[in-house]
Amino acid sequence: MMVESASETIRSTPSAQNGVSSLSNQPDGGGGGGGGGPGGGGRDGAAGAEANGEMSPVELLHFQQQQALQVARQFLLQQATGLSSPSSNEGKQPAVQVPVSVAMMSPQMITPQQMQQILSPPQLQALLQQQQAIMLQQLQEYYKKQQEQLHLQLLTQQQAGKQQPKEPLGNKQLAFQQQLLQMQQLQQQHLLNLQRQGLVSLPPGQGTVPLQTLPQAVCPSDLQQLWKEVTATQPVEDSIKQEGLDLTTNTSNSTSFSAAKVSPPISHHPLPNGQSTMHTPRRDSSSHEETPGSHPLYGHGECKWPGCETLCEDLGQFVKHLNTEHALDDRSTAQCRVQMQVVQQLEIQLNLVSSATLSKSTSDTFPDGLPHPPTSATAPITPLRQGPSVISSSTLHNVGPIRRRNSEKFCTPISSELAQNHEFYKNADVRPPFTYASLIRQAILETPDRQLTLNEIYNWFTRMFAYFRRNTATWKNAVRHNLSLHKCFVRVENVKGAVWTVDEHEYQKRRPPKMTGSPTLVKNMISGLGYGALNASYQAALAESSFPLLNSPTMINTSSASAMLHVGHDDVSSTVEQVNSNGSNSPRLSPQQYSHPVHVKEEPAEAEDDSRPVSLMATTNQNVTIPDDRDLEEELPVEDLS
DNA sequence: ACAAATATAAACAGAC
DNA sequence: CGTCTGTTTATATTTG
Repeated sequence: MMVESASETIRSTPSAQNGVSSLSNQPDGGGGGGGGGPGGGGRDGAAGAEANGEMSPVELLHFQQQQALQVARQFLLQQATGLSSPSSNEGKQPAVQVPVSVAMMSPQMITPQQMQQILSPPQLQALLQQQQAIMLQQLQEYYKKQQEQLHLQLLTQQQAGKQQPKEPLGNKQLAFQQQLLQMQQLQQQHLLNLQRQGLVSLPPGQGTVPLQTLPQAVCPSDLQQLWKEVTATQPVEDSIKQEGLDLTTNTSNSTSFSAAKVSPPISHHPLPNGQSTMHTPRRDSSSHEETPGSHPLYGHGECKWPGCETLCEDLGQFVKHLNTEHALDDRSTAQCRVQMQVVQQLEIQLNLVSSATLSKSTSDTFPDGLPHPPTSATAPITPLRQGPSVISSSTLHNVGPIRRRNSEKFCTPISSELAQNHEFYKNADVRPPFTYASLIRQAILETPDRQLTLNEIYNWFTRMFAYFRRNTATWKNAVRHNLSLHKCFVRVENVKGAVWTVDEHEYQKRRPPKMTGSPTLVKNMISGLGYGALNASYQAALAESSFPLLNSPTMINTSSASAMLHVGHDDVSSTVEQVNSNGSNSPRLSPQQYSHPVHVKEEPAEAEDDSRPVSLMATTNQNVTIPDDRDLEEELPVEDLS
């Protein structure tokens, strides 16, 4: 049958495009191959400069506490930079080097690229986790001491009949939160920059979502006030942020996340390629408003990038420095990622501290009926709402500029990733970082019968991913293509038509063996990094001590956390999804379970909606308004093509 | 450089 | 005849 088309080797790969993959959002329409160069590589350049966001007033105000915290802060910064900026050498900028990072990494550090390449997201995260484990410990110790002192103070003061006890605590917390704020700011800025460069393809409202949560988690009213101050002085990006970042309003609204983008995702896309067009116009207009002479990362004549205290005489110099030193490349992205993690941990830590302190106090007959907004109100009870916080971690690699769909090779298994960000993908017009094959499989496996008709698969796609509500012709074709192409998808005839099933065995087979680097290499790297000391013990400590403490929806993190801990393992096999709740996480053990001739559903018709992935929703707050796919389908004027 | 996996586009065939 | 399903082929990209 068929003549072997010798085309396979004929490929005429144009020299590698170093740039962003055209994949990210290539509008369909286009004729076949030609794709060649997407053309406008469009690096929007200009690392936008925002108006400044000094925190000095507050700093001054809490100077004393600040000093005390300085130690902790220093530590934090070092932690953060130590990890992230091993990227900096590479001989790019010799002179203007980040002192801290240089000092910290120069020794046996590997090159940044290596770091990036060798460490896949989960691994990177694992590293982070390790770091943070340590950090946490130290912080905990530190805070323990602080708390003890506070406690003593409290008692003393109480006995003295004074009603001031909350002062020191409040201030300390505030100061601490300041650190968070700073980091958050940096993250935001960075993300925004990424967005502007098109590296991050987050839909309008979404871009800020992950960040939005951070402040939320730490949202004492004082903080909000503080935040106001900070953001108020940051007009430039404000317009953009405002959309999703209005933490001053719905901070305690547990649905704030979904609320941010409940709006019909499609409406945002007048153009097939809505994303790039989204940001540009705004940027242009706003970038002019930048207050000359100020920048959120520039203050007191030095760069405020975490860990970087390079002195810059003027803004111009600073900007230069910013562009060279903190350019928006993979490195800084990773850095951002790191910071995200750090902040997350800090939040957690903060919450812990808060609640701990609170409970301590409570045992003391409640220090004061305190309005104590800081702790009691939002923090401890609903520390981090699931939505964004979760997203923040996984979204980040999703956000990762160039990387392709991960198809579970490196990142969290699709099921858990999906479980975590279910809401996100559902509403955000972001391309899910999974291959069609894995998505299809997921769709099918989510069904009780483990079988779906083509149309049902379509529906699942549209239901689960906002992204697939557009360009239907394209991805549907792809879905069909994948169904026929991969042996793992088996078509089963039915009276009423045909359904598709998954041959799990084939599916597993299909996946590439292992990471080329081999786990060993990675291990060595990790231990060679100087983080070595912390090992399984830390991971364990982290997993068991840190996370479980937050018995909150956020706990879903655990899944990803555990996934991260796989680092050194033989990834792939361990990555195998714990298919839904029924925990059939041993692929090889019972392949038949799937490959088994699935008993064909008699009535493939209707009711595919009920196949709602319970396990996926488990952690999601239930105000899910599942749009009727069919309606959706029809409502959408198959814009594209034509 | 090469191969494998993946994404996209499209031609085509059969069923309805 | 048009649409939906499936199958195939071709090509581009990314990644190990």
